[in-house]
Amino acid sequence: MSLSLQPIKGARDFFPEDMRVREYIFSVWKESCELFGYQAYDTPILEPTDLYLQKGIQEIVNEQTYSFKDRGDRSLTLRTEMTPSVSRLVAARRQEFAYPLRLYSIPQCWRYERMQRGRGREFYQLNVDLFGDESINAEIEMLELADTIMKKFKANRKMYQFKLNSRKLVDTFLNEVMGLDETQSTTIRRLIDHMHKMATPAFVGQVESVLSPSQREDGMLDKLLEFLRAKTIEELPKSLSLHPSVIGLTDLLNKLEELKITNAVFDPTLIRGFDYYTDIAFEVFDTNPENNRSMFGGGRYDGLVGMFGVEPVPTIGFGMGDITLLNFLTVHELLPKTYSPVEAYLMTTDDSITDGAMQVARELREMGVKLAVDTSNKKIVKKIKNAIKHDIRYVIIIGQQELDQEQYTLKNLITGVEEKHSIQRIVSLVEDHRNT
RNA sequence: GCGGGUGUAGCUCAGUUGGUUAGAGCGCCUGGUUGUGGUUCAGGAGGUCGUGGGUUCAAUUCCCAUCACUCGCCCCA
Repeated sequence: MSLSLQPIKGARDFFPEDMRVREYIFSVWKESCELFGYQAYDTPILEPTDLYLQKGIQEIVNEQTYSFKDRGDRSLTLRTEMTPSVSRLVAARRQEFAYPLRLYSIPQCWRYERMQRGRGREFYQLNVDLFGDESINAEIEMLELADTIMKKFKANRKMYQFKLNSRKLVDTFLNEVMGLDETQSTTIRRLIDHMHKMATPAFVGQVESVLSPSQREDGMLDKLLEFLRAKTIEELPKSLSLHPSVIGLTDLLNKLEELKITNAVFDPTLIRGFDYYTDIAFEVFDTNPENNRSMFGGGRYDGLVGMFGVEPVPTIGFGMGDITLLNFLTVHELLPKTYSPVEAYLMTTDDSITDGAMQVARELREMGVKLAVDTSNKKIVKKIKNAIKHDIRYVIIIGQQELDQEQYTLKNLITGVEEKHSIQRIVSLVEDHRNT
């Protein structure tokens, strides 16, 4: 039996051309984060399984993680997300760090789950977190950064939309207005999270089955439906209008308006799966009908750092996966044509001049030109074709004539222009095309 | 965990209402005379038709099983 040519299910091999796309995405992420003052960090890809069993994180460890015992019989899990790890990082230096603390990372994460569009078992996810700022400025910074990233990917506002909600608002409504107990509100929250995937009668039926007879008689179902139908803050029940979460949301939406982030809306049905969110949660949706789905999101989770036994730190953050982003960029045709990081392909006309050509190659490299050489005895045609296959922009052809004159043939494979130049001149021409 | 789809050359797929040497396009290799591309022309290599079993004189084509891939549901950043 021969070995499989495919990587394990749900994981990807990155060929050079895939790697270039990945590098492009990573570089936009990195640039954007650093532009906002965020610093990179990393943590091990393997974590003690306990980290994901903490309450508040509530990962379904058995079904959605790659967990196993190591040789020391310790239960380990491939990280499924970065939030618990970064929380530990901060807790470890809770006292020493200077706040607000801005951190980002691009970890590879693993989740053992069924395959479907936009979701694999292995993925990279930009994680951005801001620690130690409990003001609304933190929310604004998050959204502005997320928006900047989308802009850098050349997306326009028609292509995506921010949806905002407050976990605190939802909980206040469920507990205080509707009078639900803990169990009821957890179940209802789950239902709300899925209401867009089920028919209204089904949703209504399930909600009713959770409500007690007296709650049903008091018309709580209708109150809930009315709450969920609110398209703006103003449509929320009057009794809530002075609640801090509503004031916060209003503030936030107004600021976004001022910043010309016009594609942000309030959505009381936005929940997000993780239970650790404590207030504002947001999600970014692709507006394209073919790919109309949540692309990424985040929110405020003020409690996680505190789980490591230190004083809690107010935190807000978001995560952005590479697979959904790639879908987005593909559907909207935003992916740029990429070229090899190799800048030039140097070739000889026959092997008698290999030594001389290699000397030229060394000089070019010393001056910083990223150079691949081909001194094989293949025909020139073949060598040029190979350069094209590698998506390399320049070809440098060296024969006896070139060596004698110390003028080397430089051909731009994109424009077709071919001229003879000195080494010095070749270097500067190549440099002109860097970062374009 | 549930349901649908697909598995034929490197890739995308056609095809055989069961019957001798299984097809196309693209890609790949060679050549069109001696230092040049993405055009064109002529040749060529490459497939146990996912795997195992059954029915049959005969199966890649029918039946069963199995595996793999894929999409959706469940779940979820």
